[in-house]
Amino acid sequence: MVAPKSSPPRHALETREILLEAAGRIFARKGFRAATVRRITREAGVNLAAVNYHFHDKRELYTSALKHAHQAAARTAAADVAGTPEKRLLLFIQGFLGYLLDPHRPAWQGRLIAREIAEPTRALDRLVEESVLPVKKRIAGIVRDLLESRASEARVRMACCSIMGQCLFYVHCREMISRLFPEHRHKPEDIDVLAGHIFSFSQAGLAAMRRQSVAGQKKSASVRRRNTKTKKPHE
Amino acid sequence: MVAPKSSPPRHALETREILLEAAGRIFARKGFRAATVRRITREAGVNLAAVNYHFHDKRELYTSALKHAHQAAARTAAADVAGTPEKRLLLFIQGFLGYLLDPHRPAWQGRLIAREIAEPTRALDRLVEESVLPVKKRIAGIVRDLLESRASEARVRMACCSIMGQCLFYVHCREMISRLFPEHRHKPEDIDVLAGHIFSFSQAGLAAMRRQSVAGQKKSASVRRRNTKTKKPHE
DNA sequence: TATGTTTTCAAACGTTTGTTTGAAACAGGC
DNA sequence: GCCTGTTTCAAACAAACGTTTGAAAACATA
Repeated sequence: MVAPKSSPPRHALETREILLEAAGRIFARKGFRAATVRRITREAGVNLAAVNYHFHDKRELYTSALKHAHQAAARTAAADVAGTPEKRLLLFIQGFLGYLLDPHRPAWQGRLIAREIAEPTRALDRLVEESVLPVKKRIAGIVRDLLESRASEARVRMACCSIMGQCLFYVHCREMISRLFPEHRHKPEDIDVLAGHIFSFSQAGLAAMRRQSVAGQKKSASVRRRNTKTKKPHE
Repeated sequence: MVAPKSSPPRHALETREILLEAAGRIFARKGFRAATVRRITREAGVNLAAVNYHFHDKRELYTSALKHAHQAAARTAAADVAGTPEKRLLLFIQGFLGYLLDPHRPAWQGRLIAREIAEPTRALDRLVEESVLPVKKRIAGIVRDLLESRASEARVRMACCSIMGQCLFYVHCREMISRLFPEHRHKPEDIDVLAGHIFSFSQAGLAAMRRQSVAGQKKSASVRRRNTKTKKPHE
């Protein structure tokens, strides 16, 4: 019942981290509800009561594992803010996809986060605020640069969703993909091919939006007045 | 224990369908594990044991609700195979997005299917075979037409994933989207705007792939011989 | 009305769940 | 050695779960 107070000995730290690792792995595979603390502790090789000693309860074990995962993931995802917008877009997609799919890293980290996004618990708010919001700001900045600031916030939003949606599809729908396309595999070299595809696909999509935006401005300057609405800075 | 044999009276049919409706709603909201039969029967206004009378157990209630949902959804999704590929792509995206998001239909149907895709149970195989595979064949045909048969199967697959990924993003990540973009709403008219965006974005992406394919063929005709591999009919 | 079948119902069943408990094992300072 | 605080452990707890049961109710066909 008593929480660890001062500097805990080495053993305590070990079981705590072993528990976090196993918990993340199993929560990612089964979800919060279907994962049992008995299964987690058995797989971690620690006693059942360790969950309630090191964390208060199952819920806090989950939120800790989630935090652990997205901190570890954030550490690897470097944010390159230099270079042309095209280069930054490619780097973003490569990093985002790798962070979600790269089997070199513990695969459960990206899956755990993706699962929390698809099936939110109370922990989603903190996850969004600490981890997703910076990513969104980064991709929104790149998109804004590529659209040359001509587009409304709504169009920037839709473009961001198109890019992130293409990446997250491979995580959320992985089981369906393996049934629809049995030949599809998630090898590291395939991730690069995938990132290259999503990059050029999105680059072309953004270029089309830019052209549309220019054409729309020309048209609306004389005829419509609704476009002034789409230009609101924070719509 | 005895299953209903001959034509069941009116009341029986009613409770069965009421149960299916409530089950679909709650399974879609909570997932298979977190949804309890007590909650479902309470919300349906029927007795607890009705689940085991009309369906054998919770699992079959789930698979029945899933089947019920994607049959109802498939009925509304008409397959237009006429017109130009561009027209068919727009119709596909509008239909797919509406089928997933349109709040005029019971919203839980699309969500239940999306959830099963993201977090599969044993029922996924039948769902894929009966419901997703036809959709995949349809979009793959459209993509093939738009790429003018120049691209390998791997490129067709990636293009399909890009299009479906953009659509499914709004279902799987709806909770995150509402936190990232508080101004985003799912009104019926917004779905049309969204479909229009995904259409032109994808159209441009496909056009770029077509150009790449042409450029790649020119280059590879003299240098590489690996492209003959990517042309296999069923790779 | 009488009879056989189908459907509902309250109650209980056996598991599994997350959580708690109190004692044992371990560590470091004296 | 002893003492103090920390960590582990086997065992048990209460609550919630899916499922079963046997009788009552509703219904259909005579």
